[in-house]
Amino acid sequence: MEENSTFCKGCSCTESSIFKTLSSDDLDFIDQSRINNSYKKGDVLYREGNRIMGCYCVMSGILKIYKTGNDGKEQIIAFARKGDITGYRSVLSNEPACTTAEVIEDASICYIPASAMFSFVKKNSDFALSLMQLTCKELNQANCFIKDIAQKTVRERLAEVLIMLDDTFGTDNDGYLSISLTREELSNIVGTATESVIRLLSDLKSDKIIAISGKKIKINDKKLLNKISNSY
Amino acid sequence: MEENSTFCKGCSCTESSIFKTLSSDDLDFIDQSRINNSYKKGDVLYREGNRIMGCYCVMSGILKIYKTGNDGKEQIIAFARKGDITGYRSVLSNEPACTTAEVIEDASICYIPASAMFSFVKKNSDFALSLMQLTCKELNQANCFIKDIAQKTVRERLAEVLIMLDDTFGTDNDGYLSISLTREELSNIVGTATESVIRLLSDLKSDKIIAISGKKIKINDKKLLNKISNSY
DNA sequence: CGGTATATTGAGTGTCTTCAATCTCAGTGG
DNA sequence: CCACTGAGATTGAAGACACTCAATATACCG
Repeated sequence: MEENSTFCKGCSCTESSIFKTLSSDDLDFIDQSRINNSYKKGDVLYREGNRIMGCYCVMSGILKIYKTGNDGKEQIIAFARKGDITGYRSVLSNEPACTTAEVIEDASICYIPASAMFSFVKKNSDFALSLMQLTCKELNQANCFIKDIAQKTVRERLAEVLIMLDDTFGTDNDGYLSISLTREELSNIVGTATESVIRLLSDLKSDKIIAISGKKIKINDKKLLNKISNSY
Repeated sequence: MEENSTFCKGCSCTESSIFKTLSSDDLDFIDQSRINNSYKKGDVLYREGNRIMGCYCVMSGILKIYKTGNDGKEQIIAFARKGDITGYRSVLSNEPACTTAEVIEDASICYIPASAMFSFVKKNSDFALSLMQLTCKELNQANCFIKDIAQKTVRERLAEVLIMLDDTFGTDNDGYLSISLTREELSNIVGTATESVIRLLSDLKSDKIIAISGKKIKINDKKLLNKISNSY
């Protein structure tokens, strides 16, 4: 990752993450306590129910954050990408992880011990406030999702998810969504059966609203997709 | 409310709420800045999208916290009762309210200005931490709910909600759930049509798992209900 | 004692799920 | 180079679950 310095101070994650409120000294402190590791697709950072002693800052790559249902079906709650922090909920509350974090695109991730997090919260109220605001933002997103999943049809939710993926991860040179998900993973975000996702994608394709090339999806008519998602 | 002092220090809410980490001086400060008001069923404390300049601490009564869907249908996200704080998310993030808070049982509620909240966060890291943990707890609950609503049947969710209502609000002398909700409100928690709730309640009644007397519901066999909810 | 809000019931329908079979494709080893 | 293998994608058929619409009943409020 050439663009990232080997120190937090120069790391591009620092500016975009909650750590932007930290002082130079604090960043030095993280540098001394953090551990950077590489992860491959399929690697699990932490699993629902397990205790973790620190949180993770993503430098590159993508994680899916999910809860597992009774029957083993995953429900994807969120993604984490460059600059995102995950695992902090369990650290702050000193509780077992309530989600599983799994790598879906090879990643470089810094581990930051709980002690450092607590130390910053204690001595830097701006940091505490940013962290709180981050949690509040996620809480709001979760609440929106509850409303959508409860009130919208699968078709509407799929459209919404496609737009979200476009907004969050962007597209490659050919206009295809940068993030690569299996149909099953898509269904685990939308909250439906894999076959339903396939059929609905196929419908959207027939209507020329999206294009599909193998696993890759391209949004042709975002405006129409947005209309289908019934957002406001 | 005889059991509550006219001061925060003696208020029974203080011990059970996040304010328990505040010093005696801080509590005096709240006393000077807070405003206590009475509200009637149907009153709206704040509405989704509106700006609020403070948060609310419930001394008595019950609020429903909900988001409104495109078609006007409410999705109830949470309830607030004695000792609960609401509105703090918008205050901390300085954003418009993302939910509506409406009284469903006559309430006595203290308004606490944003300035006081910020002041405490700044000077009391324990308070900041409690607030963070509260948010994290709500976030976890929201994520659980997302998984449930995405993966469980309406029947399972209804059973789960009934158990939640029992756990949260308890029962009256005859064993009926203390909280009184319309069928529509129930459906707005479960995330389904009102008629579905009615039919499923009727089924549960036939199976003797619950009893219904007008609007009141009594849980006869909580163990079985728990089994139906498919929780783990 | 109206009048309105809420609750209930029935019928019909559509969305979505489930199950099973088939297909595609990338990776592997002979 | 090609068959083999397994994971993922696709399609079809059948049926369950839940929703909508409409009519009616009941309860609650002033």
